[in-house]
Amino acid sequence: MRINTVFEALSHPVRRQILTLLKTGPMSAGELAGHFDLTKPTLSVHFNKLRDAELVAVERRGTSLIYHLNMSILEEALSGLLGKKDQTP
Amino acid sequence: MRINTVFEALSHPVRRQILTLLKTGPMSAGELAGHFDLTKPTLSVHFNKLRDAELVAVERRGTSLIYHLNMSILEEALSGLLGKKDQTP
DNA sequence: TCAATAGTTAGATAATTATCTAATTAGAGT
DNA sequence: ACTCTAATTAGATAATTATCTAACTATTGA
Repeated sequence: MRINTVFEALSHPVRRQILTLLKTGPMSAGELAGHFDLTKPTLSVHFNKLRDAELVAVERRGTSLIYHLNMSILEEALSGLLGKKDQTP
Repeated sequence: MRINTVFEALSHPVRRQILTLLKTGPMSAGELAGHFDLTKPTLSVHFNKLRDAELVAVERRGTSLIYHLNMSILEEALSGLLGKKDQTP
């Protein structure tokens, strides 16, 4: 887990809202994009950053890409910061 | 609590390490700066962002400024993201 | 195989963030 | 008042990040 990548991913409001949306269940890229006033390519970049951080996982179903939330990375990163372990990057 | 400001503050490795250093106890600006290969003005900017986010509090002692960690904001922000409440900015 | 749909990748530009040097403010001691 | 030390603010520049349009890839179904 690259702690730096995780917190960098969490720093953008759109990306945090994507995670919030995914808390209700998996969702396709297009469906997620529909919640924002941004173009699909822009959202695609955000998806990539979340995927790099392993905060989400992707699965293809037909022509759609379904994004799943990966809660555990979130918890790992946060407990790392709160806990005793040194988190120097 | 401005959730956006908090996560923005947490996004930079230097700022996260400042928080980690403060976990061992309060520390002056100069003492903190000694841990990094950056100029004092640069560190000062980082301190400001942490203070804006209320992740640290400052207290003056003589000519020194002593920084204290404010753990509770950290926990608030993180539980906000993990929990049920909508965190739309 | 052609067309339609879903999504991504490439490349350019605008906006934001990090960093430095130089100058300034604030307090303590002489 | 003067000087020293600690730290900040201002202003400029470099580096990074976000966003868009245009073009491309992949899958499905007629």
